[in-house]
Amino acid sequence: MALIVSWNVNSLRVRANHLIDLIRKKNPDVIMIQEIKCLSNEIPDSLNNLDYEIFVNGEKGKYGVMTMVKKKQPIKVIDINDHILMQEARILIIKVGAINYVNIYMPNGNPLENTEKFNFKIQWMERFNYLAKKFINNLEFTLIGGDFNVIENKNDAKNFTEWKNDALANELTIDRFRKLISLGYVNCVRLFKEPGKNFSFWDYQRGSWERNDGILIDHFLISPNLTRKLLNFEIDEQFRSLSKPSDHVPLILELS
DNA sequence: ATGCCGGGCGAAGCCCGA
Repeated sequence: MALIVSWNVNSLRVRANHLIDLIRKKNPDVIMIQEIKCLSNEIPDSLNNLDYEIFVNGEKGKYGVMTMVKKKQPIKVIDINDHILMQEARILIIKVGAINYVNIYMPNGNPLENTEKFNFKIQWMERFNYLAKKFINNLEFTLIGGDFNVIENKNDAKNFTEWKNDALANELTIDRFRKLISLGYVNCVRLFKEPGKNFSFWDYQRGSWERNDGILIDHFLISPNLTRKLLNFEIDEQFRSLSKPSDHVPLILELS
């Protein structure tokens, strides 16, 4: 059995202790972290001293993804030859055994009036779909985890109408996400959670957490050939009630 | 409420997030 975590921590250095708590509690095999906001040489020592190989696509101060893999497993870093996908530190693909672990932090794209930012988001999603299609075509075992920055439907927000004019719920954003799904990927939350009941992000402002005014924007997608291995999917909401929490909470996936 | 928090950078105020 394998346990996989995905989590946008909103600064790895600030959230290192929370991440270590999660590791001790769950003992995951693979951990995909987004928004680390630092470079590889700035990873806290407390994380380097654990029994994990650490891979980083980092940037000074913003974005950044990190994947931790339990040691003593065959590991390969997959090259991404795409200047749009690699323009900012938002993607990292590690092959562990036969499975591609695709760690992504999709662009936010706001504000919509800033066409450059929103166009970059859409372009990024299109380039990613091209890559994701290749994995499907090659019949590769693929698990995509991360912050997709899309509110796919009205059940993915407590108050969907409040997001109508946001890049996350824009029709182009939703369309590109659905194109990704239509390649054949299974969105794990849809198999395990009742629509409208679970979120993965609550804003720091306006008491969003206390009012449960959340959105579901973090996901685990798996290729069709992995679905028979799918055992469980959880969203660990309790991490949002800790002191100095991330605004996202961890997703936890179990494969046989 | 068109960033009210929170974080990074760098040392004040701007960028970024969703």
